Amino acid sequence: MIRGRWKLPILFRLYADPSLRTSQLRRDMAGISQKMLTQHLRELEADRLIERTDFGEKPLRVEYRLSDRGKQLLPVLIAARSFSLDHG
Amino acid sequence: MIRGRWKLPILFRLYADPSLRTSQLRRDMAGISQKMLTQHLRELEADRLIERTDFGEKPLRVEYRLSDRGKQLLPVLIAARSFSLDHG
DNA sequence: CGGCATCCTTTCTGATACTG
DNA sequence: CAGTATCAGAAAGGATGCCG
Repeated sequence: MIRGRWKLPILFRLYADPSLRTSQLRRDMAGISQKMLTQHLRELEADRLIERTDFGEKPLRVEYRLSDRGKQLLPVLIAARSFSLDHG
Repeated sequence: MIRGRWKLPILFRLYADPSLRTSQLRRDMAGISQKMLTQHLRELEADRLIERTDFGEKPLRVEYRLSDRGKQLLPVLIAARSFSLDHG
């Protein structure tokens, strides 16, 4: 579920900021391509780790946030990150 | 560090059994190729998550086990596995 | 038995162009 | 702004043959 170059960065980003627009995520993930951002967001959504809200406005406005399930997973990912930070 | 198709299976296997020979690992990882087994073992060793012992016998005998560092990491991986088992 | 080298296939990722 | 489609390259993985 968390396999993919940018999935952890996305999840951690949504953990730090409860709700983010697509463009904001794109800016924050320095180096990510439009394609991978969308693709990973779709997969995370399919795995119900994040939720997507389309406000149906113009100009377009879509926001993403962690789902309850995602929030359950985060502590584990944070522990993993701690390990990788402590060790090289 | 744990990226790679078989790294988690290998680590979990070495967690269940403190010390295993190459051939035993190979048998237990149904489907793994000789190449990936060796490659992943080398990488895990380079990351100091496992340790390798060459007994210098004939016929060849090499065993692998979790390092202290590996044992530190395992609880995190187990938590992750629990999550993936609970949810799909 | 444990491992290396080579070649080939699959999977993943990125660049670019285009849409409502 | 958010997203899709297509293509090309990189990376990961597997099959096979060979060695001490």
